[in-house]
Amino acid sequence: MILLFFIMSKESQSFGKAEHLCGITTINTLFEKGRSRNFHFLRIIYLAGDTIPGIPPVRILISVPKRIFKKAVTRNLIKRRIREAYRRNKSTLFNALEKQNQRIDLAILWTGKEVLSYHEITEALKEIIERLSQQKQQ
RNA sequence: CAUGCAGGUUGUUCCAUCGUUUUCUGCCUUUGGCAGAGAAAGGAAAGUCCGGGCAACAGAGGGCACCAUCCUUCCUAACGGGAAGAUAUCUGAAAGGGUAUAGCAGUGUAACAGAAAAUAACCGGCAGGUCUCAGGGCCUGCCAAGGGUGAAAAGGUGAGGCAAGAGCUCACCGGUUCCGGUGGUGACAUCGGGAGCCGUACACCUGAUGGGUUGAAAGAUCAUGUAUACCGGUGUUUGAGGGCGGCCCGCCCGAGCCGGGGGGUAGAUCGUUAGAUCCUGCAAGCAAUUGCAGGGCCAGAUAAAUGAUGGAAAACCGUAAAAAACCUCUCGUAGGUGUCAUACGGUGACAGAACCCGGCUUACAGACCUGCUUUUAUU
RNA sequence: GGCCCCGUAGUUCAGUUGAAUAGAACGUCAGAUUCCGGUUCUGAAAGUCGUGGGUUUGAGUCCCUCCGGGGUCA
Repeated sequence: MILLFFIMSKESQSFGKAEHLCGITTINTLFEKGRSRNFHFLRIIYLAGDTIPGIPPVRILISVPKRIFKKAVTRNLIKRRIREAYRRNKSTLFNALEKQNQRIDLAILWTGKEVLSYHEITEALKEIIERLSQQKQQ
């Protein structure tokens, strides 16, 4: 049943509730123990581990700070663009992790000062996913 | 047509691809998944400035504080909100718009300037006395008519009166206040009569009305988990502490309480979307609003969904060249005004539910409707 | 989501029962002292009191609106 779920998730671009990172304890452990890395206008924090049955291989959290964008509308817009870019390009990371039999918790934080278009965010996220999957293979 | 002013309505649509949350039905078969059908942010969801619902806790009672409101009548669950008015004042050419308005019994304050900021004598005017070098000086008293000031100066004008003056007296005018009539539900307006009653502003104050406190992280249920080891202070009828806003009296409970230090949990469900509800019609009312009838069910997320990308349509704005029409003259393949269509480019604002309603305030590209104004200019 | 507090020279603060010149310290600048710098002394500049209205003769102070910053809740 789990295997079937994995096969389906390879093809589909869905992004359901199970792939969101929820709960105060898990988020706290991620921020305490995870390793961070900066990209142009993004900052990621990740924590890898072995596969746990029933939990998908990647769980992510997207955060856009209130200090940079005062208005809720712009924060929502950026979060939606990041989520969309991740949803479209996550399959490579999934495949790489399944080969290694590992899973990862990931937080994507926004550090840029301006609102960027969907295409720019997509390029950046592709680069991040590429690097992460290569690192896992090594 | 243009120009403003007031009030109201609205706040893009469609397609493709890939997705999110949730309700119902069916199937697989149960931590769930799949299929089908349906629903999915605003006029301000914002600020949190008021009011209410709802919930918990508290309520023997009394006094004093404290806070809010303040022209009238009405609307409303309620309001500091709204509607229709009243008076005064500022502003605009006008339609209109802004602001203020409970009471004066008492008390206080009014810098600088000015004689004086309120039981006014500095200059000044007058009377009497006295001295004199005959210009006047000094002393005593009376006087608010004139005086650079100031935000504000002791009602205004005229006459009488007086030593000189003064509401000191009278006439008219303005205001205050009392009595009566008329109109109005009322604020008030208006008419008649009386009282010489006559500075302004603010604050305290006085009066009336309202306010128990805390807010959904309220609160309820279930699950998980644990230890008050030790130290200090204070207390058990000589009464600590508590009775979730302050003080005092009073009443009730009554053996722990406070500080340091230490240990555990930090998950889920309900609350949580059917209501002062929405739409349509009719009726009452100047209006805010209310009543009746019929129909509808309309987001419920929780590290927080309601979308992302691409394309098209209509709308608006700008530019371009050409043409119809009109106007002007130095009548020329001249200049200007300019509607519709075309091409290109641009714009689509303000802004994201977090228990729910009623307002207020603030932000906002535009579009539409109704009523009214007209100084100047055109027809 | 709710509830509170604060915005005054470049910086840290006074001034908050309305009265006109908004003050202090540090810093800055100029001069003196020194061969030069520091220390020290003398002097000066620097504020639309967060924004916009209102009350008042007069507002940093009182009232309202908006803007910015901070705190708190179990």
